Amino acid sequence: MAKEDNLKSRTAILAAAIKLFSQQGFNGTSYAAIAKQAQQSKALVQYHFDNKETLWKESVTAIWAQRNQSMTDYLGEDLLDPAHDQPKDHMVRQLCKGLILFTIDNPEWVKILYQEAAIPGPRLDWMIDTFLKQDLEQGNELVTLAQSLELLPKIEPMSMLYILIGALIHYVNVAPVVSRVFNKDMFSDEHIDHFVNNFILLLEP
Amino acid sequence: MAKEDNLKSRTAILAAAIKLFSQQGFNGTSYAAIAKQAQQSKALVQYHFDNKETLWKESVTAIWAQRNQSMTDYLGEDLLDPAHDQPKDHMVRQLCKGLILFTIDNPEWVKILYQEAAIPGPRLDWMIDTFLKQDLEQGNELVTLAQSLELLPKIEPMSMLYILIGALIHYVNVAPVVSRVFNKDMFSDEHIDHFVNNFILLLEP
DNA sequence: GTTATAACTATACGATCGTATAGTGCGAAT
DNA sequence: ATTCGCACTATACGATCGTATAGTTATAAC
Repeated sequence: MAKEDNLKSRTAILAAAIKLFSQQGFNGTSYAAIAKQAQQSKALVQYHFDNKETLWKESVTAIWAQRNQSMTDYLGEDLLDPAHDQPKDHMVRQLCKGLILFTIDNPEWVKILYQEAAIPGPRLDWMIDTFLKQDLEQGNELVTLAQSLELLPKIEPMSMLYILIGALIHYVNVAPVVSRVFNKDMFSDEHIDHFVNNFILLLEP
Repeated sequence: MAKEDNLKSRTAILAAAIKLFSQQGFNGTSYAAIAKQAQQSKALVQYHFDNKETLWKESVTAIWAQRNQSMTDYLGEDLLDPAHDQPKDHMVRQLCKGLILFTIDNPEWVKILYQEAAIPGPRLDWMIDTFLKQDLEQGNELVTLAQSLELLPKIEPMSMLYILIGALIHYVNVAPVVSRVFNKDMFSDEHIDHFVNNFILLLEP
């Protein structure tokens, strides 16, 4: 077996682990389930990641890495660059819609966050120290910047961040439920636009 | 053993099951863990609820029952009764704060919802048919009523509901994280008031 | 005082849990 | 041609999983 095979199977296993850990949590996810999802042998899972905690930590690390890399694709590094000279409401709309689309394509970090935030313990501690602390600070900065550009109302930044992230994430989280209840696809562009348009009505500074 | 003992141990087990299912999900929760949490024997758990799915369903049912009963304590049946003749912003403030305090004291329904909404399957289907469909309709009605009283901005009600519930729930969900990062108690009345005051600035119709 | 019922326990089943370890097969290096 | 290292497999360990079933109490009915 060549080196590529190693990377390939390892990546497949990691992807499976990410999916299951974020959906089912640490205790709810087994080596066997990960192996099955990745279409690999259980022994190979253990070969690559020799215990469950290691695999979990690598999964979370990969989730955040992919998230950070993907974030710029959705928001654009220079989304808030005033040089664009675009209408303000268009920029806010793009920010909100970007966050939703991003969360739809990267649901894992939210799910892992909510999974672990519910259970005090060493895993939550590790996540806070390794990722969440920075996340909060960056979110705070993003909001403050947007406020200084008069894109968002000038309420206290952390409160603004709760509302922004909370509302957008909640839309994505309950979308499967709402879709089934009203027999509509809440993940469709049309419904997302509808929601964002309503949301930004509240956000006019 | 008397009949009270039956009810007592059954209740203790159900309470333990509610806690663990909401924190750790279905697969992540074991009979043994529930028994330990309830300080009862594993066999007694099975005696009262003879399989895991039954226990889960009874747990969810109990969560919703308690939630519905408790809801009025926090919101007040007549919170939105215009006969009160109170200032509007005070009523909105009370609604928002009520929802936060209620969620802090009844975190289980949100956690179960987010747990199961992440995994398509028969459990989610059952929850939707049994509880969530009604919840969405009631939420919609509550928002529409509040809007007709000019307590909330008149954006599309479902969007308003996402924002209201999403923002408030998110505050509660990440409170353990934020508390640790900033070394403050986000569950304190002081910080909740601070957040709610900022939130209602956005909600002025 | 026997019987019936209900609360609860003891124990054990096969399956799966996370983990350990020895071994196989193959390409690359010497 | 042999050795070596690495990707991967086979198998088995004790623990725990969800479940089944038989047994033990204590109370109440007759």
